[in-house]
Amino acid sequence: MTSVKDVARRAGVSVATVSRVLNDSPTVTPATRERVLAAVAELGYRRNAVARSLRTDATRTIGLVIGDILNPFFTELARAVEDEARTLGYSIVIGNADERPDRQDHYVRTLLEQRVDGLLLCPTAEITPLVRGTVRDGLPLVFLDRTLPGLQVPTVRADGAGAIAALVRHLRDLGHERIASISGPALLSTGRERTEAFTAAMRACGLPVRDRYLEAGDFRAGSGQAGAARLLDLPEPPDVIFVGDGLMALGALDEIRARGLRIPHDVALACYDDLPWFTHLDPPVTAIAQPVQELGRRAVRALAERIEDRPVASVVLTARLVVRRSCGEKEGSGPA
Amino acid sequence: MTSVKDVARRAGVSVATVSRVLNDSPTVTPATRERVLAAVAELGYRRNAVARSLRTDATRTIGLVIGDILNPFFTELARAVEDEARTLGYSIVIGNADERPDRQDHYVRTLLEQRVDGLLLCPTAEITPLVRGTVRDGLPLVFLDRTLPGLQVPTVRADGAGAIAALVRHLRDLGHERIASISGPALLSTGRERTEAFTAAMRACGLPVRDRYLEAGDFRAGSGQAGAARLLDLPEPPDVIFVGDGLMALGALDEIRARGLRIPHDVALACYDDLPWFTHLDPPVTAIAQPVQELGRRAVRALAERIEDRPVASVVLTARLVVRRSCGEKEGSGPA
DNA sequence: CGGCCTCGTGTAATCGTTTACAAAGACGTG
DNA sequence: CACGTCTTTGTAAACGATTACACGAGGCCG
Repeated sequence: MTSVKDVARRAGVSVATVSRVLNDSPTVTPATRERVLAAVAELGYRRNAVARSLRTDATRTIGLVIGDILNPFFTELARAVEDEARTLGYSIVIGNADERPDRQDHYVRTLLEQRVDGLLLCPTAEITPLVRGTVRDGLPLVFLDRTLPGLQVPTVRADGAGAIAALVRHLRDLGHERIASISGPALLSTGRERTEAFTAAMRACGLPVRDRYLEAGDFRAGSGQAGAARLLDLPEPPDVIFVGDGLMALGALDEIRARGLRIPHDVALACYDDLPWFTHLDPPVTAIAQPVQELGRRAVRALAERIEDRPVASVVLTARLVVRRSCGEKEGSGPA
Repeated sequence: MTSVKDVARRAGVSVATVSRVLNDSPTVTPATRERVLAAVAELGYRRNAVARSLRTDATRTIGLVIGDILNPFFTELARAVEDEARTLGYSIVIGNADERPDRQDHYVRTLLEQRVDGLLLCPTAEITPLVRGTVRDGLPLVFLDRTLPGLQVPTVRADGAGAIAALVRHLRDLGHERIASISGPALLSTGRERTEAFTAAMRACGLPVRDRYLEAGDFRAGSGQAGAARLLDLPEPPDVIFVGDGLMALGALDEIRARGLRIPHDVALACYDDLPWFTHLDPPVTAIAQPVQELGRRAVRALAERIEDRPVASVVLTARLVVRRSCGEKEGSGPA
């Protein structure tokens, strides 16, 4: 691999001058700049970011640790993060925690060793010592989607309480009463908050909150299926199942289909997170849509600010309800 | 940030010894090893991978440049690549080419600067000078899913010709004759090959191949919708639309739905690539499933071999047809 | 014409590792 | 006891960039 030294020799200048050209310092004569650039082109020189990072103590790289890239929410989030990072001149290194704290920590550790300039973390479950230590050491860190209590870390997330309340009102207006939810793990802020918002909304609507209608999944398809199975096995199964994310919705759908039940006639369905194919189901699925792209963009921008040592505040966007037909319709119109 | 120097001081040894402990060299006394590890723990030392890479000329990092992370095929692929890479001790840096050659090149360039140990590339369209140069320079490179003609690069991909032939036979047996396809861009090997396999299969079944039934999309939703629109606007619209990937299928479904057409009564649908939610559509979508996980795993393993300078051969797996009901059914059973 | 600025460039230190080589101590053997 | 061998450790030179500082040349002014 060619280095600045080779380029310098070829151009008949010193390495310092080459470096100056590469970093377009203004203190270099057009003529020499020309010569250096010519040498760069002739040799096919490519700057070594590793050496550069060592010297400048910056990698222009940020780490992104997400719950599960197969979860459409995170896929879209990763995409948005990537896009924004690129425009800001950062590369991203992705870590797939698979919703497991040990794997999250594995990636955080690796990313720290790689000396990423900052870290975007969708924290999995509880606070691990590693995360606590990272915060303490002052690495630029921003929580995304989820948060951890008791840590001073800016968080970019969407608040779904309003949308959930709207959903519950919608369900009540449709005459539903036995409303169950399969939420995320109570250890996750998103799981907890959505459950709380849900029970609060139920009470506000004067609807009963029954413990056995409160299932907890783990944001993966299997748990959605299992949760739906338990609910449907109840002596008095619910009218509606409100599922905590897209992957669990897939599982719940599997179960509903396997039992040959019809939506919304036998059981209605609503989902936190909106997926492109929801409109193609029959009936289309009522969902709560998060501003995913915006979440990703804002998170990267916040992290970039932190990296440049500017103070940044948390960001809370709002999710919104998208009513379709999977919970029934106002007018008692036909099945299709 | 603490460095080996600090650790060495604390443990009362030289930096060489610290390094030896860190790389568990066998030539170090249990007692000193102990002392060094204690110092590491006390100081919370974390090895600087940047410096290490500079010295060892290896980053234990591989680049993955894919067409579009939002495409479920690539999402699953990325996930599989990540998993396998982790078990082999590599991190991956992802680049989202968004099906654009310029963006692909942007990422290839960045990854080269970052000195990735190897590159997994799903090449976008034509051969760019940069890609050609990368091959020439001898960077360990493996093509994934797609290939480029005339370059000596091992490729890991799935062959769908058999499955496509089976699909066409299936369609013929169901009585379909006017079969259209929305394939990928002809510039992409996957686009080209699938089209060729499709026309060959049509001929083999004695079915006519009409040019106006051969649409080309770009593997993104919009083009699926546009292609479907053009096909359905034809004076003699097709019986069946065979879509080249999941994202375009989504677009085609949008168009079909917008026109209020019923599947398979008004137009049948089949898709190259199988998606988890296909089973939940009514009717469920007949699809061709690629062994995505296996593709990802094999690609990483192949690249790892190349990185260690062992010769590797291309890998061709086979896709398989998954018959569901979106093209009609043998027995003329009811609408549901 | 001497002194001082300014401008462009070069020299060399530095970032945090790894590792070739040297060195020093322990120990067995003739 | 002298010597070779083996084991464990240390010294210092890389890796490839950036950058503080020095330096020389040229221009300007008094």
